[in-house]
Amino acid sequence: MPELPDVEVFKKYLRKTSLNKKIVKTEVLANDMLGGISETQLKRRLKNQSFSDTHRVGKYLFVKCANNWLVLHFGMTGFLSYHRSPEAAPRFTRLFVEFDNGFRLSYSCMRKLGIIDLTDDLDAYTKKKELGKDPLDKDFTEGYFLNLIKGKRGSLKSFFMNQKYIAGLGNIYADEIFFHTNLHPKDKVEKVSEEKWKEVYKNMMRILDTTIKAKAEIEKYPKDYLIHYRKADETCPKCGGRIRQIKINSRSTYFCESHQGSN
DNA sequence: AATATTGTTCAGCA
DNA sequence: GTGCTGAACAATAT
Repeated sequence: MPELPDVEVFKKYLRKTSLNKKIVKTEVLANDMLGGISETQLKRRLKNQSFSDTHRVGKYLFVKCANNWLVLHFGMTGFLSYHRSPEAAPRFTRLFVEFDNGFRLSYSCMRKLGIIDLTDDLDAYTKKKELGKDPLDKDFTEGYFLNLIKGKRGSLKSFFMNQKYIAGLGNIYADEIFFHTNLHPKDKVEKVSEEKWKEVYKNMMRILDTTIKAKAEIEKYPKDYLIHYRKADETCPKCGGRIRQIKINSRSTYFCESHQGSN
């Protein structure tokens, strides 16, 4: 479920398993997932190098390799696996690198909606992708957030889903924020009070912190999280109201019709 | 068999 | 220029 917390967990996993090991082999198993880079270029840049650092902006994971960054985006179904035998590779592995200890780091992505790419300029890359600031960036302060909202219009949901404003939130976590802040996802950005925005900021930060600490494992999330109730006609764990499903920007959106207002 | 699915991008329209 | 909608991408699960 690769939104910000998931990718943050992938990043930590990669750091723990795959840094500073010599890469002896690279295979791309889905050429159509490559961004601007060719398969031969990618292989050449990784060969005999090792991963030395990681960075994450929103849902993008960057892995430093000599003077380049391997770029991984996970689409809706991507994840990483570090494993010993080739047989242990996940289904739908689209890329793997093999280290000199015989282990492999595999990138699996069932629906091939992710991206495999390479860049030598991280800032230029995020700029080209029009990524806004990541909420875990130290500069993403309450003041920065309040300023970001100024002049914006449209529904809360659209605003939070737009990666050029806030990088990393997606369908699931946007809904979760509204659920805990008692806001209707269709409420207009320009109609929310400053007090309420401060509450949104605090909830956003708390939800990201909580879910990352839970290693983005949904079963470990608090019982009163909406994510456990993403089905129409469920009962709200906070107030006993009814969970409703609607479409916003053609994405399924869940909310409690009683404590999140009726818009 | 029809419908749904965590993301991104783009065309068309208001 | 801004914002909304639906479609497309691909491969499953229910």
